[in-house]
Amino acid sequence: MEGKIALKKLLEVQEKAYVNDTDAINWTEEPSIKNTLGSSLLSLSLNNLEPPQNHEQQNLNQLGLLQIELEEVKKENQNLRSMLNEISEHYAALQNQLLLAMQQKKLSSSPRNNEDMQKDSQQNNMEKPALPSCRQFLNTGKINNRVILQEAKIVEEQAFEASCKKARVSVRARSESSLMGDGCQWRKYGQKISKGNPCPRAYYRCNMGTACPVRKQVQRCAEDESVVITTYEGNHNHSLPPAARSMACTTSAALKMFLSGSTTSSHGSTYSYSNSDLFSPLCTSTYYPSAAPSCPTITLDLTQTSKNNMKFPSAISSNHLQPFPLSLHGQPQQSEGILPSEKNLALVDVVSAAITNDPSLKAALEAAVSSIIGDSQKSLPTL
DNA sequence: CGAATTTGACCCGCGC
DNA sequence: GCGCGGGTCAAATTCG
Repeated sequence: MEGKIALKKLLEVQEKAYVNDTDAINWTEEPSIKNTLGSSLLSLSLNNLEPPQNHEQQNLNQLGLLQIELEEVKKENQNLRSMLNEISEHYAALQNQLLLAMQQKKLSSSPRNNEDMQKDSQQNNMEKPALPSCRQFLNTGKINNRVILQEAKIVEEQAFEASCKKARVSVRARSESSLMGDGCQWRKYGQKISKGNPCPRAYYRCNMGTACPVRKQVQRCAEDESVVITTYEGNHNHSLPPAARSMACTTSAALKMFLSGSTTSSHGSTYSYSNSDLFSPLCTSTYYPSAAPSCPTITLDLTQTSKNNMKFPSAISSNHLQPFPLSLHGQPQQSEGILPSEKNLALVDVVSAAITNDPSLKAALEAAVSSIIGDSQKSLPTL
């Protein structure tokens, strides 16, 4: 028992180090671990009725095991950190490409006609030196791109902040428990039986911060009662624990991608957007009719994994527009969908590529796993 | 006894 | 204008 507590403590510290992105902890000098280890070993020896000469041997064995375990956790921690850095870099690069493409698209579809554009370019040519050097050309291109990127980012952030106040993120997951373990403290303030679903819908309010505006609705799916639909609304106005942060990160990223896509391609009650494939193969992003039709809702479907037994996505639907489909290696490519050869890729490659290419998918998986594992194993390290 | 949950009443927006 | 349905409030109840 005490040994378990010691191990739990180790994992907590490891998680803390991982989340805070601090430098590697000197494990042997961590006083809380030392104390817990010491007390657990002492407790083990006190509770044991075997002769004293075996106690030391057992303690040494125990210590050795713990040290080995510690090294493994440490290695895993380092691997995860480097993986996270890599993923973040890929994500930033992809986001830049997407923003650039969006900006270009916006410019090309601006009300100004081609004549004006030609006039402008002629004027620019008159003002500029006739034949700029290659370096000059590259530099101006760089500057223009930077300015475009900054403008696009500002526009996107403003739109995101405005839309976030109303937009919702819905997570569908298979769970025995009606509550997803998302790490936040929620206070139930209502329950209703909605039309078309015999299962009641529960309303929760975030109870962690003072007057935190975040709310969530939890309801079991009418078609499949093993599926829990959790809908989040609003942004937290306080710091979050690691477990909650992963979910918040997921929903925020999903929303951001959704909003950036939906601004260009939403029509009627059906939302089709360019980034649906970012969540595949394990998550689909679909529009489900919600109680408030004016509020855009994105749904992360985490039930596909178990439903399809991790087969290659049926999730990539032809209903979803995919102007910038991602290849499995994270490079944008022009294609009409998934090529047949890609379908033949090994499942492991597909899954690992998807996880590598998309940090939000990683976070979504993390949240889904933690919800499945539940409270009983909260001491496990995060993905 | 305080905190959390339940539950019926009420409010409000939307469609007809 | 009216009814319907989703969302919220707050008193009552339950739980630790």
